Amino acid sequence: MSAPHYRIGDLAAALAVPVETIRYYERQGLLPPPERSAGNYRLYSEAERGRLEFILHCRALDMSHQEIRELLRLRDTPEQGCAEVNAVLDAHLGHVAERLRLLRGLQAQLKSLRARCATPGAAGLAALMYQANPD
Amino acid sequence: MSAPHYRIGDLAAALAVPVETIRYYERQGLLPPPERSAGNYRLYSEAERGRLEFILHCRALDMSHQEIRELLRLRDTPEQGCAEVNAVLDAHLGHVAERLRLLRGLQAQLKSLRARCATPGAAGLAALMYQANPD
DNA sequence: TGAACAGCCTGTAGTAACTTCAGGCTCAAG
DNA sequence: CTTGAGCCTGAAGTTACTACAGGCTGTTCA
Repeated sequence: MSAPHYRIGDLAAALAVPVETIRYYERQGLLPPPERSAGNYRLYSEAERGRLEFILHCRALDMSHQEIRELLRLRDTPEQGCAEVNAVLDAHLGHVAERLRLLRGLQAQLKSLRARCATPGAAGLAALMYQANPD
Repeated sequence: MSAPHYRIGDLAAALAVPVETIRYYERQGLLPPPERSAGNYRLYSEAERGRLEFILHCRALDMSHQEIRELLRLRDTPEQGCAEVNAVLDAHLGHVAERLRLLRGLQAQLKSLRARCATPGAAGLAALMYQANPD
């Protein structure tokens, strides 16, 4: 029961990610260099598939490669408990919350500009031009 | 009452933006090439200051350079009414709303992972590794 | 068997919106 | 007159990819 060997296109299709992205992750050191076939094709097994799936989950959570690298390091040393993982997650939650806060503010500003410009006159751009920046 | 002439550092300080960003906007065509002093220093007047302020307001609203270019074009042709401006703003509001939606989803996922990992055992990473991607 | 064609390979450049750096000129103050 | 801040240009770095260009590999169908 040795692992089956996917080619890069199979893996890409299985996880719905572009082939180029897999090669890119390898160049970035997120994925290790895989085995090669006689014809120099990359060959992947379940271990790599699992690792890529992990990376993709992290990316779906909008984590940076740096954050993912930290989590991968912890994943590679199973004796680690939850504390460090939670530290990374907490930091990331902070980023997301901050970004949400900013975006909500921007949305409110845009809507107010939009409303101002909805009047038949042409005063909209003037409002956009001269409105004070409320940062 | 001819316009006073700022140097790039004065303008940067006045609007709290890095000097390099001003030069970058010029290279990108968002700002026109300004006058130059005998010693080849950039010299700005009120018109450029106003234009830069406008650009910065747009950036504070998280607009792309392309969107700003459209608004600048409309700003340069004052006979234009609100309709086109509103089209740009509406499109931008759409982008912001979509981004907000995604981020809220991510936040919820992160919080659930965080909660799972808060138990004393070391099951947190496993949860992160194997959780289905709910896209 | 052999030609076509999908799929894979490497390496390079492009994307957005800047930031940083290297190496050199200008100008005001002491 | 020398020091130093501020300015100049042009190039490279950042993040996370995406998109070529040019050339192998491997399968399939006539």
